[in-house]
Amino acid sequence: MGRRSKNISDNENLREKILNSALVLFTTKGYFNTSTQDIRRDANISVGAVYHHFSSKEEIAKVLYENLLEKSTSAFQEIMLRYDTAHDRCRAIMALLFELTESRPAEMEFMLYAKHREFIPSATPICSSKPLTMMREIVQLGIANKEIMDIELVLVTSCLFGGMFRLINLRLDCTIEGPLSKHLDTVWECAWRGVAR
Amino acid sequence: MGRRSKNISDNENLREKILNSALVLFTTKGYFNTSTQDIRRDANISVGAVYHHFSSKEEIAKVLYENLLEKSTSAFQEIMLRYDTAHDRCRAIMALLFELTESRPAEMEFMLYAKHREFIPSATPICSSKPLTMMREIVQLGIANKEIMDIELVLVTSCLFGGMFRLINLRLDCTIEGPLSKHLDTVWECAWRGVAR
DNA sequence: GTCTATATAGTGATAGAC
DNA sequence: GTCTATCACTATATAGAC
Repeated sequence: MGRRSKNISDNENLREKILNSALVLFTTKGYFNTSTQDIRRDANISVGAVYHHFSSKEEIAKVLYENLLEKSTSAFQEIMLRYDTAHDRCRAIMALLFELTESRPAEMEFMLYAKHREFIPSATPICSSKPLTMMREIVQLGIANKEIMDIELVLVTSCLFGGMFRLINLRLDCTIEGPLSKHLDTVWECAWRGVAR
Repeated sequence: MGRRSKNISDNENLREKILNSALVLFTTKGYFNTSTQDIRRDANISVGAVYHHFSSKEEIAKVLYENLLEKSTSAFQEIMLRYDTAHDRCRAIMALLFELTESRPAEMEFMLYAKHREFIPSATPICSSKPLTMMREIVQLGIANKEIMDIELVLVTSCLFGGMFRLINLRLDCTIEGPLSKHLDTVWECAWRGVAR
């Protein structure tokens, strides 16, 4: 059993290792500039091992993307439970995404700014993904609540979170130097002031 | 002279035709999913003709990108001259970009949302391009003017234009149906309220 | 399950006729 | 200046040994 669990663990580790190498390479060089050879080399394994765990390069990207969407969905659901006003929920989302931008930049880059449709034909566009849908739902509750101005949902959600997405983009580009969390209060106030009732 | 000017005109047209085909294909399928064959086929010419006008596929993308940045720079400069407050200038920029999103969606998509660094290694990242720099300059003048809150430049610019960029993105994705211009007033007011002094 | 070696296909770009 | 034909290369993915 010792050996068995070790093997299982190794397999899990290898799978994760491949996903990790792929994530870093996809975000730094881009999906199409990354060959399976590059991934293999970075993970210190052979092509055969890669194709044992994944059926194709595309599948690696797909699993990566789906995992990230799921993780975000869970995090957002937790926020939904912990807070009960649109104000607090939206602010918590902004805080979370700013923090993840610092702690897991590659994941944020790949989830938010990769052009998934170009290499995962079957992928849901990020705009209609679960996490983004949840954000709109939270805003909708805020409108029903009279917390937020009664403007068309997509519009007001974009106004509220547009600055945040832009800043995450700039931070990942290194146009902004320090951690975004430092600016959370300022950015939140600008955003909220724009849409609050 | 009739023939000469006709030839010159034809050449110009051919060059433009290649650029146009490339632009549409790059935005719909992506740069890497578009082969020179695809461009050739779409423009109804031969590979030889393409390589007579451009040294490589990369150069086509580069010329395309540079042309778009130049066009935007000129348009922004005109706005600088026509208006004299940050409020009016920024609003005019938003109006212009919303309008261009409807009239020239492929150009907007390629200029704003293509991952240029992945296929044009020499390209300036869009964030430090001339048009984006001008936007920050306009906001800076507005801060000096006491029109806009005195917050770190990149932050306040992102808050002001973040919603706009997000909406353009959603519109190009077809997440939003109607023309954005219809919502200019609403969006502008949310954005301005957030950063105005 | 992991390896090496290889098949196959498609790419960007060039050569040379017209 | 535009064409056709073709080169040289790299990529993904597979086969089969261990």
